[in-house]
Amino acid sequence: MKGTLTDRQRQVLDFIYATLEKQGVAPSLREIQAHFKLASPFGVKRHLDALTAKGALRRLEGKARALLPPLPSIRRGLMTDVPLFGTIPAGSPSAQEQEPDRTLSIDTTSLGIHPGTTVYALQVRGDSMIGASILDGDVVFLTPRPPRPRDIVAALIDGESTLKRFLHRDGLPFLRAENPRYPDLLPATELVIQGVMIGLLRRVPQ
Amino acid sequence: MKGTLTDRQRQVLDFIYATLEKQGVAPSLREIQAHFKLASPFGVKRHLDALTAKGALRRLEGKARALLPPLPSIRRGLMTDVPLFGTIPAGSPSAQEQEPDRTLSIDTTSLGIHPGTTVYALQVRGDSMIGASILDGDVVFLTPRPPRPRDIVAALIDGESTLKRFLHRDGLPFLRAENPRYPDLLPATELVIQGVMIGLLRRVPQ
DNA sequence: CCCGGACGTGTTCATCTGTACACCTATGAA
DNA sequence: TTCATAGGTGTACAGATGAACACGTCCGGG
Repeated sequence: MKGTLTDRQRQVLDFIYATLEKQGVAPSLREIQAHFKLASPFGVKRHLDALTAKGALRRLEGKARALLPPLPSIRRGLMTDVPLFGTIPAGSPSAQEQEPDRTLSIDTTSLGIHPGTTVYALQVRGDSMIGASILDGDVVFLTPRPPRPRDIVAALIDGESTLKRFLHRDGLPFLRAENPRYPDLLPATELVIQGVMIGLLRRVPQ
Repeated sequence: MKGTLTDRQRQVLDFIYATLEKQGVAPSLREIQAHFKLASPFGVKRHLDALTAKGALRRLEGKARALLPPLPSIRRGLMTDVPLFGTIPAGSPSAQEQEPDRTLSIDTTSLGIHPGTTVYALQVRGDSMIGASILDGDVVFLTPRPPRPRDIVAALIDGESTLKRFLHRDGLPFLRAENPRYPDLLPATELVIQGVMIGLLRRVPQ
């Protein structure tokens, strides 16, 4: 089988990629050996041979530390790097952070934006937008632009940040949660829209 | 000076990054030596020493091919390319296509997978999974692996493809929509799981 | 003129690293 | 039982690789 790795093979593969991500260089056979407390580098070699045969890994023969992901065959579109800021409560509002936790990369076509568009991402906490199919833990993509009614926005309302639907009533803007258990938010002093939601990314825990 | 590289040093640095991009692994001293037609690896070493001293390069001492960009400011993670196939009905099942419509690129960390993992994407049609916060038009990421109970799966049931939750009853697997208006699906002849959902991407129409 | 920095040559050495072989254990299918 | 597969041990070897030293050239500044 091509796609079916054994438990041990998956552990080895995970370690290789973890090392690649963490220190930028693939581990040598003996580093893998040490990590799994094996007594011989040969055991490692056979795992690598198996992984290569199954197409889960690519090697540059004879070269040191030349363990790579298998060849991406398709041409990649234009990419954008989206800074992911901490969490934004979809429940009650809270203060906004400044430093991105990490960066997320995705091609512009899939996000439905033009290259150069400013995009940032926030992770949702709480269930107040569940009626819009936005769950706790989801990452929402936002772009700073003036909101239109019914847009979902990240708003700074009275100094606190929150994710809600942007609506008008009697000519006045207000924010509504997509969950009947949360009340409408009427800005007491000011309503600053930080961004309009343009997309969403969800990871299902494995 | 820290930031001012000599011509030669810049050439070496460019070659290192070019090699990194092209084959995924940094060159060894002797590969650099060969590229510049030098007669000794020692000349290369002094260039690397100079580059390191000037902060233009980072090395993991003693390790082979451990030439890295200086402490990454916004280092893009490892990318994966996901083929996006046509639509999959979350309502009634339909036949499965073969050719990908387009390819979607995203970094592996954000998807929560390791590079090399087989992933494909399908676009959802219908509202039968709305209880799992999956909407019409959403793109779901799937990986082929044996499903566990309560996984959301793309299944080939009696020759038709559909997205449903995978469950067991009396030891027998069956599929359930996350929408009370749809009945459970009990496989008449065979139940082939094409993939398990690992993530979701939504584009909000602008 | 002398000096230091950048750059290059030949050579040697100690590790690092991948590869190979012979042999062992456990498990599951035929 | 036999066989294949996955996984492991211990040892050995060869080539890849980084590091080091002594000795050059060229060039610009004091």
